[in-house]
Amino acid sequence: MRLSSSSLSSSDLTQQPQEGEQRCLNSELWHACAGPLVSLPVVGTRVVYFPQGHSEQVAASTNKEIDSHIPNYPSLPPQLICQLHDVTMHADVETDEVYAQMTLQPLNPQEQKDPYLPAELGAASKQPTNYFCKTLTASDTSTHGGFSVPRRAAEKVFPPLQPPAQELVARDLHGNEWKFRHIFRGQPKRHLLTTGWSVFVSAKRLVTGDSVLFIWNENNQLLLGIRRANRPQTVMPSSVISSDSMHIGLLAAAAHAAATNSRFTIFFNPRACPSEFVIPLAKYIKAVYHTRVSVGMRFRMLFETEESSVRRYMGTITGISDLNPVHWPNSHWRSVKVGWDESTAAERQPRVSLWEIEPLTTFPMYPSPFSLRLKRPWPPGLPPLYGGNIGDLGLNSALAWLRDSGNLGVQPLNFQGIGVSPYNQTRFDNSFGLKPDIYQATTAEAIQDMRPMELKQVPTNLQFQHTPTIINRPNNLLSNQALQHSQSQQPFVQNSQENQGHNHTQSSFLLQQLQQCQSFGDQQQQLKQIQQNPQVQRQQQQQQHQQQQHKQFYDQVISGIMLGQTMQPSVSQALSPSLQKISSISHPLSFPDSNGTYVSTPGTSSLNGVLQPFSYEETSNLFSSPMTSPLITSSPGCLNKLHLSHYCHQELSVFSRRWTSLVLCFLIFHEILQC
Amino acid sequence: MRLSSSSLSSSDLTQQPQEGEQRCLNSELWHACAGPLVSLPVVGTRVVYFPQGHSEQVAASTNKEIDSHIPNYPSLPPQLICQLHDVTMHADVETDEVYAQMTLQPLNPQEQKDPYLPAELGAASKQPTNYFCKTLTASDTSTHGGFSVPRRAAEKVFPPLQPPAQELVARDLHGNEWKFRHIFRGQPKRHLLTTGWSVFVSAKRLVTGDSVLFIWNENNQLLLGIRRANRPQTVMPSSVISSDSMHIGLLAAAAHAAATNSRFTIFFNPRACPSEFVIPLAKYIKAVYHTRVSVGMRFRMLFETEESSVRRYMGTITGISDLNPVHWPNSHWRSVKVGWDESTAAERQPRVSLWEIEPLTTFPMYPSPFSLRLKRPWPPGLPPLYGGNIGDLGLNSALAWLRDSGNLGVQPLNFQGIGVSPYNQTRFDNSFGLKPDIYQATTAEAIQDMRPMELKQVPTNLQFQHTPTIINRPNNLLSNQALQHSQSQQPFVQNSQENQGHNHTQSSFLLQQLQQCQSFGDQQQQLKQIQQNPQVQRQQQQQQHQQQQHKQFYDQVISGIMLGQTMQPSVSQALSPSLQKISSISHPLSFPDSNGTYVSTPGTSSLNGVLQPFSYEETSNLFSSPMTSPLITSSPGCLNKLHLSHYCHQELSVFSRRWTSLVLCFLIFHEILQC
DNA sequence: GTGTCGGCATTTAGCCGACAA
DNA sequence: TTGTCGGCTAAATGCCGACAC
Repeated sequence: MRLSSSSLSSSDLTQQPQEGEQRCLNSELWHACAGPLVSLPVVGTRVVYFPQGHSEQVAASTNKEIDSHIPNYPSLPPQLICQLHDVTMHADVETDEVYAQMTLQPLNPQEQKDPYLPAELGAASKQPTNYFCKTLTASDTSTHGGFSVPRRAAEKVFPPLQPPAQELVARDLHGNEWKFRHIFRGQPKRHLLTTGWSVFVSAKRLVTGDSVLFIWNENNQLLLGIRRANRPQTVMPSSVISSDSMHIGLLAAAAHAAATNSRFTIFFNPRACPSEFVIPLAKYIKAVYHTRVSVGMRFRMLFETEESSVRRYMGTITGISDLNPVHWPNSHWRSVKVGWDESTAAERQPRVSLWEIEPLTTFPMYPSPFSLRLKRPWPPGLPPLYGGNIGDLGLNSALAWLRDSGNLGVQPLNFQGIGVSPYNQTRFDNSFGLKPDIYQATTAEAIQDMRPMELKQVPTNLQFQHTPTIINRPNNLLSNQALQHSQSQQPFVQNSQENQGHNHTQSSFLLQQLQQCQSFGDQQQQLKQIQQNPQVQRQQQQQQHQQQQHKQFYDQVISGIMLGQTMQPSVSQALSPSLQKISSISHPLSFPDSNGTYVSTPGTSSLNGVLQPFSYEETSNLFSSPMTSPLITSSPGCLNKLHLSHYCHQELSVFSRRWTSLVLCFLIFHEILQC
Repeated sequence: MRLSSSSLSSSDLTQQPQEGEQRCLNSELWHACAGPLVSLPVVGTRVVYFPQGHSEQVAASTNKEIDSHIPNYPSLPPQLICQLHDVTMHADVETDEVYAQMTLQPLNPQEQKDPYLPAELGAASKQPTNYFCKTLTASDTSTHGGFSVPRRAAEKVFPPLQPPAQELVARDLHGNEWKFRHIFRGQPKRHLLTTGWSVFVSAKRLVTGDSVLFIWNENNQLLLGIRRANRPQTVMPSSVISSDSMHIGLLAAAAHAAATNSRFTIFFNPRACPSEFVIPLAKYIKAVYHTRVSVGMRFRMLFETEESSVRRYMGTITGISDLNPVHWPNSHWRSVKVGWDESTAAERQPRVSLWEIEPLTTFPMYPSPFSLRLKRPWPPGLPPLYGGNIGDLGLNSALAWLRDSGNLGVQPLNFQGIGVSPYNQTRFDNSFGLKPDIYQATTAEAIQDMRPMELKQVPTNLQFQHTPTIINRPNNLLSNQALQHSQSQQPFVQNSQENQGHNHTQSSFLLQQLQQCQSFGDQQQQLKQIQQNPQVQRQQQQQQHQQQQHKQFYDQVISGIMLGQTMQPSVSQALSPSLQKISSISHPLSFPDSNGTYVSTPGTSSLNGVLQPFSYEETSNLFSSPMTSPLITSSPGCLNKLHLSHYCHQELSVFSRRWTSLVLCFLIFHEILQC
């Protein structure tokens, strides 16, 4: 991996930059400027290149979406598995904007199957340890004074100050030296950079809101980088070729490289690019083939905060489909449609890729015949929500919504400790003040009110795009304790056989559940026995198509409900009469505001004859007895306690919506069981 | 034609910028900033688009030549005839760099043949009339003072100053207002811009050497533009896609548009682009099909000076061939190889396109048997150099060199009046003080010294690439008077028959001369009679191959001599012994400097056994009597009179070289006649 | 006619602690 | 702990004519 700054120096012109100490030195700085979430793949490893993602970068940089008819490149698949021959880090001479140049070479199928190199499995974070990053205040950028250094930062990163003052020399990405007078003065005393600071500010054209970062590296050198605030848009005017030609250019270049197995060069601009589009092959394989996701699943995703630290946002998978079925069928790029929990989600992409997200459970929240078990009382002496049968996956996942909502109100909002395994945090936390039996009673009541459903019509041209495969991750939502319990108390096979008597579909549901659970050691053997049974295999084959149809259909229904989308009449007619009746209730999508008043959300007003999420009130009205919302009644104290009223108000809105969806899903689950 | 500045304003985002008064207003400014030679084709007309030229713009902007293997686009011809649907003028927000966006649509063959629209024939110059442009001095850009306005410029462009001072308000390309205090003070008095000037300088980041221009338009508005000096290179770092992808992108975009006859968009950046690559169809047709060029022909070409005015540089066509025979066979883009007269030609392209140049004569300077006529005395009573036979084309063209050299010393250097037909300026101007009889005597002496030549060996694989076609331009180098004279005094056919007795080759030379002259009404009939004679036709066919070989060979020899290139021994051996002897004289290429001393030009030192141009002195030594250089002896007064010593020194150098070449060409012409 | 400079007035930059959030 | 401000001094900006090329 080489580093050079985009300049007229001989290093760029001769294609053979001088190698030296500066390489490693500035690699830290580059990564610090690029941000905590940016990681470059390792030279020599295999990567997956997504032309779509590259195109997004162009669109973001030129501020122009593809509008003209882009030619088709039949030889260009939506993702290219490539050998990464070279990565060089660069910084724009004018703006200090960091970017990376990568040389890729598409691999033939044989090379793609080669075993992993050790380097391909490890992905070390390149973020420097001894650094600080401060967003510039008005005082920092004014000509009136210098730069106020946060005390901890100065003590951690700057060499100890010998009074009264010392000179600091810091190098930027291009190797330029900047000198600052460092003094500790004032009443109370504080660290300041005075002489030299304004020269730096004007030279780099820094404004209030931009960030500077200082690194103290292992060689006792001081490095200095900048990270500009997200300006409205850095219009790359190009003035050389049109954005259309750029889009075509990257596609044609990749297509040509793919056709000839020759190298091609791309630029990755981490600050301008919505998502990384060169992904380590190992990461891609793991996300696409070794992680199971499906509609309704909860996930977290990392984002960079304005203070250039990291926080997680949570959301729900609402669909899995091609982003662009015409040009890029069967692409994994942004194949996951998501809904974000917070209403500030407008800034965030409505679609993500599998490798970007971190599923909260490896099991999909999916209708399961075992949801019926909810009618039975919770086994005593065990954590209530985990004490049920392991087959109650759908319910567990569904209830995880509520639990996560509560967690958001209790835990600090900014995620702390990136390295902590997220799976440890999904364990049930009862501290948020809800009594599990309230859930129990409510859901039980809800289900008792359900009527059988006749499935009339199901779309037939649907297929699953993601073949479920084995989950090889040791950590899981379920603790070992709960796992052992479920194994001993509720053997799967019995249950399966019970249900097979009623309906073939249910037995195949069982098989699917077992496949999901086969990573749990003991059950793998049982599964194999079942699979080796010729009769079971035949059944499996015969009914697989029908299952998938049902599954896909309900995926769509549920995701539509959760997103507040309108439901087509043709879909609505496929529901049972009772669901049809419910879905025909027309109303505005309304949320309680912080005063408890229901406010209508613009743009989601009622449409006759379509199914939309119910307001909290309406949801209550669906049931015979008035419904009590445990979270709403118990939340005010929580809100006050945490001083997070605005945030929690948003959470309440989400909760209301989620609650509505949850009830509706239960209705559907119940009907599935009845048919 | 629309105008908008690249900004985040809605005009750019909505693709539908507001139309208004500003359009026309800033169109002037745009053209002033773009430079006097830049003209945009008219919307609605047909144009020719050259992907190669577009690629050159990318290469110049990214500072990277195409290095990787670019895929072939068989469907993309080297030039696309397109309908120009839209032209919008833009200016980079950051740098004020002007560029134009054009929407093109390739035309089908039928549309290409449609008759011209009136708009396609006129090409109005858009340069504003009331403007001035000044290159900034150190004082102008320093913070110590303001801007010193040249007096004439201030009086022409600024509103009359009401003492003691006034405020000027000028708008730039983006519509921003800039206010300056305009004062007339100092001893002696001068116009100055004081308050407000330094703000402008720092905002636009102007440095010494950049230019500012003020326009006073018809609406009594003051416009203000900048033209930056040619920085070492404005590295367009891209950081979004690689330059390779850009190259591929423009090719693929054009190929796709050509294949589907759909629109595509290009950017034209006049300050970064080596040559315009969207040419009005009429201009292209005229240059390619209605103008005759061949090797040895002299031409002029316009260039922009550093003071942003225009001057002509002169050169000689030294070859006509494909710039890139592999990727772009049969392309007219830079198909003309040229040698520039001045030693500063390193900056200028060694290849130009037909529509960029202005041939000094529509006849090629080519060896002709009629050069023998030089031995006869000039016909009395007519302009001496034009009084000879019309067949003396080679000599006429050759002497035109000297005439043009003289003209450059006499005429103002800055070309004035772009719209004036250049052909009117090529008429002989005897005012530069040379006596024609000096030429007469000298050349006669030179030719008397010649000996017969035996042609030994001639390359056989050469062909002419440009079929000569009829010249349909009424103006010509020869005045009607001279033309009539030559027709009456010296009928061609007689001469032709005389020479045919000696050598078949000469008769075919005659035929060729006649073909060149067939546009001269009366002779066309004679020509047809000859061509219809079966015997002549047979001779013509049999000897065509040999003719072409000879022609091509001498083309190469002459162009090599004129360019000062080294001659391969194999070529040298094909010459006659006398020419071999001359060519074996080894010497440094030396030019007289302004003091009359001969200075050696670096990089052109002598090589044994190769033919190089002779110094002025050596040229004299070739002849029995000492030679007198009329231009050098007469030039000092001319130089002082015009205060153009540096420029004229260069011209003198060129003259010396040209003179040498001329004498050598005469030697060769003579030998051709003898063999 | 105009580029550069010395002289001088004015503005700005920039260092300091006070003070409050 | 740190962002902003008033006070103060140093440095620059910037207007002027002188002078020379």
